[in-house]
Amino acid sequence: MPPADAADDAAVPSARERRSQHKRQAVLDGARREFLQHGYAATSMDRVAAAAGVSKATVYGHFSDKQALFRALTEAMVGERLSELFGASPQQALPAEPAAALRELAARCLECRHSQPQFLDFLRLVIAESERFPELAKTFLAQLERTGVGRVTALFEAITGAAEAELRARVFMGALVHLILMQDLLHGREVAPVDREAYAELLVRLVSAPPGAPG
Amino acid sequence: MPPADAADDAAVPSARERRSQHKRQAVLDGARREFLQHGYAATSMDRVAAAAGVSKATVYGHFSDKQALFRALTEAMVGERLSELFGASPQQALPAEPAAALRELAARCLECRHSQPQFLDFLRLVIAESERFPELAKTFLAQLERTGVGRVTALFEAITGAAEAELRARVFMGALVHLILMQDLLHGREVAPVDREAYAELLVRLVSAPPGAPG
DNA sequence: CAGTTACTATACGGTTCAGTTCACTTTTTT
DNA sequence: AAAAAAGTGAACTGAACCGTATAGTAACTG
Repeated sequence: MPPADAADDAAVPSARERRSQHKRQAVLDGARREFLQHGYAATSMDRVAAAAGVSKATVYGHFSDKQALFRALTEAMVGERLSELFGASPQQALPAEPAAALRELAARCLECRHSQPQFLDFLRLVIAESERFPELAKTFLAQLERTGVGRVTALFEAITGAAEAELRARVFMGALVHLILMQDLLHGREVAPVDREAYAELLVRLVSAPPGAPG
Repeated sequence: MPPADAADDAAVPSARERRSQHKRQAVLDGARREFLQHGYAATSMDRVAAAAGVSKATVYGHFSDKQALFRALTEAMVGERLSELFGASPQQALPAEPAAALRELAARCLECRHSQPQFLDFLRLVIAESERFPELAKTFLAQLERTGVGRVTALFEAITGAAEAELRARVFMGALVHLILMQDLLHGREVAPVDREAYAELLVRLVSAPPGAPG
């Protein structure tokens, strides 16, 4: 094996490489602001460079074109946004008791407009560009399946048994996501405000009902 | 009252006026195709004119600018799309029995990708442009409240009593809209397919449960 | 038929945008 | 100190876009 000649990839960050990566991150940060605010088509590369505090040549030095920048940005964000909302949260774990965990999850989700304001803009971007960038939508959904539906399904298995756990998880998550989508993304609070606590409480109760006969 | 002098608005369509309205409708149809497919920013007025089979001057003769055309188009579509899905459907009314009406409504909603393919593109457009055109989002929601939540609330009042009828209606509609959004708009069928019939059946059962004590 | 109206085709002005080029500076490596 | 890498700023190209204008055509009206 070579000693330390061409192995300049991960071992020693190499002060020059560090600077380069720093600039690259600045570009991504600027792109995030612009893309989240204006969408793909209405975002110009000049404004991305300006928002990043970087020359346009630098932008194109790191990313071949607008699509490549957009893909790199969104791929990185899929993981961040979703794991901060549903994933193994590093700050505070969910309660051990499944029903309490459900309630906590619902509460976190319904106030994501305060705790994760970027998530809403990102969700809008994923939906808006789901035809132009279908692989972004699929990656988003795949990650949502793992970090969201998967975890919640496990909770329902603990509550009502394995039978309909996955479907119940989908109903639960669906009702939550739909509410923040309508209320926070589509300005529904100004049209038909909804009591979020009552909504969450009823949802948890309905979806945790024992698997009795159809009523 | 004047005989038929300046009253050329609705009484006699006035062959010339008919032609003009025909062109206006052609512009709207072309604009619909382009806006639904590419979104607001990525749609050009030249392509709208081409898609409408109309000169660009005609487009600007009927609509002052791009925003006015977009607003006129979307305002018209809010009513069409939603009333065809939830409203007093002229083709076939819902079953009289409330629970059966719920099931029928769920079935219609879950196959809207076949019966109302334009609805999905319209939904994406509303979400995508909810910051640039917030009044479109609000109009959409207001109409959804009337034609959707209102009707379903009445059904739940008949099933479980008036107590939580509105919230139940929101959970019901939310779980439905969320599913078509994820599965049909975000290409979720190719990532994690869901048994729609089982989903609808479980959802109706959960959300129709009697208002017992919390479990 | 003469006048009016709506439309067409085309082109234009001014702006914006994606992406490139180039001369120059700063930082790192050798 | 010399060489190499990365970044800067500004200009530039070619194309697209919005909205307007012009000149001319088809249809309706009195």
